[in-house]
Amino acid sequence: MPHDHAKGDHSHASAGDDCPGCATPDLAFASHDHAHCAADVLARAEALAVASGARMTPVRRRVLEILLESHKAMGAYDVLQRLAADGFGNQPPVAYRALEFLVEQGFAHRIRRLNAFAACMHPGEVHAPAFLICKSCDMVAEAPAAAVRAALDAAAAEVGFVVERSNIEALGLCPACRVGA
Amino acid sequence: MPHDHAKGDHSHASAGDDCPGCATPDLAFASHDHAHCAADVLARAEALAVASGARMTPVRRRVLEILLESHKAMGAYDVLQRLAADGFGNQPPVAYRALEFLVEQGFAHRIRRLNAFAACMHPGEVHAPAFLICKSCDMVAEAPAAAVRAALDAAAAEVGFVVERSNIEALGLCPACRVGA
DNA sequence: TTATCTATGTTATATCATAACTGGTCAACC
DNA sequence: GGTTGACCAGTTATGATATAACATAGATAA
Ligand SMILES: [Zn+2]
Ligand SMILES: [Zn+2]
Ligand SMILES: [Zn+2]
Ligand SMILES: [Zn+2]
Repeated sequence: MPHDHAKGDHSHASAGDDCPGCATPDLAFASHDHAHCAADVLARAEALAVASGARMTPVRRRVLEILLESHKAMGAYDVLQRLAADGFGNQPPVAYRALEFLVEQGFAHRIRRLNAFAACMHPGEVHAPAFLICKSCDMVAEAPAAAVRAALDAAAAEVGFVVERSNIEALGLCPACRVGA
Repeated sequence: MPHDHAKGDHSHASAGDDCPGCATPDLAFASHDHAHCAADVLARAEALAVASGARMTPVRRRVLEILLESHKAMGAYDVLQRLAADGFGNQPPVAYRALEFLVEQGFAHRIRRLNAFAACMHPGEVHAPAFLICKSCDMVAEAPAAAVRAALDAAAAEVGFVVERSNIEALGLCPACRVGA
């Protein structure tokens, strides 16, 4: 069981955090202390927002918290429902705007295959993520995809195309589900 | 000007076609005889359908023809409008079903970033395409992405994830637009 | 303070996609 | 020939996702 330290085991809510388990790419699929995982990412995002001057307002923070509740992607309307229950506005733009902000800041990612959004597990780190979407448990992990992105850039360069943004998404079975079924 | 032979230059509507220019990956972005390009792909798709027993009905054929009119991706409703103008049904399922068929047969691809569909330029060939979407001219090219897919599989395997299907899409500038702007 | 900018909330609408049922065609089978 | 069953296209209706446009409130800054 990797990375199963309890909540109080060690506390690090700063941006300089470097607990080995926290950055493990397969953390999403592995059994782990997700409360810690989420709190850590949230704290890092907050710190980054402060540093960059981006305004982490209550709605925006709440949306990020909601996304961080699990390693699954959520549709905007699901997020909206949660927001409404918390007393925030209950019209689509409320959710879409907060999500847009988070994506712009690099605190969340849009998963186009699912028309959904997931919290970024590596805020602040340069990363061209590939998303691994388990079709069985719906969990989404960010795989380090520098090599993938490099291959894509190369394939594009081959025909003179310059890549600006990319979506790399894979649907399949995560380790846990592969064993189970 | 690569691949600019006129329509009558040489005729090859068979599946065994191997005109060098026809399979060039960057054909979409290069100046080329698109009538030939489209006719060739259509003929190859037809042949494959016959071979596999898939039924290329009038609506389905027409949808493929429509997609083949340019190297851009089209939304289902755009396709539908064209179908209706041709006397086919004008309700969404008509377009969506034909598009679904074409995607299943490998005669078209779904571009998730655009919520749109594009004709496959390499029907019958095994290919895990990466889509290069020019944000300036809206053209979409299929880049050979075996290496990209391999890198993705490797990144996934690293965490024990097995990839079944993938979307690899890049937004950027095509060679022509990069020069212009 | 007053101006200005930004964020949130609201109404309304646009855009994308599918469920469920109806009828038509065609070939296999008796 | 008539019946059956498979498949396709057409329709109605609705669901799901996303944004435009405007109104209000809060923060920032002169
Ligand atoms: Zn976690
Ligand atoms: Zn990320
Ligand atoms: Zn062409
Ligand atoms: Zn293709």
